[in-house]
Amino acid sequence: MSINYRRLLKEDLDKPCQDLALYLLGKVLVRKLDHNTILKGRIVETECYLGGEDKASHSFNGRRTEANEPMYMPIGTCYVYMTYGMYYCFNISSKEPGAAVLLRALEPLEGMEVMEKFRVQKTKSNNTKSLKIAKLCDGPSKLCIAFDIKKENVNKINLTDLKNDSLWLEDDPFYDDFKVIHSARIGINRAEEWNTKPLRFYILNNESVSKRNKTAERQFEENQFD
DNA sequence: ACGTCGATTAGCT
DNA sequence: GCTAATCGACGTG
Repeated sequence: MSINYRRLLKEDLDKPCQDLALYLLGKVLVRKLDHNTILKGRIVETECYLGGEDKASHSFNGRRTEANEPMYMPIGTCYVYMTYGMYYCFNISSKEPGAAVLLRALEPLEGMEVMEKFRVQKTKSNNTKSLKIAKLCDGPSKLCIAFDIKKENVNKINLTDLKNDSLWLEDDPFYDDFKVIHSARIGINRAEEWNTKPLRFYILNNESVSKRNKTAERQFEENQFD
């Protein structure tokens, strides 16, 4: 059983979107299920959705609907939405109205047997190859599946702040020695020039990152010599 | 390692 | 009616 660190409070998250996305790297997402089952995963990859000019954001051009309302709510509000008809993504609202941070990948820390159970249930064909632990939450919808964020639970999580009793964030003061890669976002099919902006952040050499950007990593290494 | 494709549903992104 | 901030399966090299 791992140590319980300090829970993050609203004041810890009181930052503009890009600062929040960087701050969240290395922090721990904690989920409490029935029977007191605890799941923990370290946040290793985040993305910013800024609203305003950002065409990839659900809140582009100030668009405000019932669905994207959490993006306009106070810092630390959970925004869960369905994508491609069958998957969910989990976001945390940041300081600016209409902006949020998408959690894209976690490094599993606790409750991996349970995460694997949820992941295996979700895959239809009965392939017997077991999932590597590092790959249990290596994508925005995979982490939702592994953390049991699904249709029946979305209403218990969406719109809530992270002070609720089934989902919260913890600090990990001893995990501070890591390098961060800035890269373009993943899976954006519009937003043209915004596709190239470095709005995705991930921990270098972490096996649970969903997709490496080798060009960005090369540029990072070159800048190390400055 | 990398590209392509089909699945599936709510909101209008 | 159409789209989507994805995933896993399958094919190719």
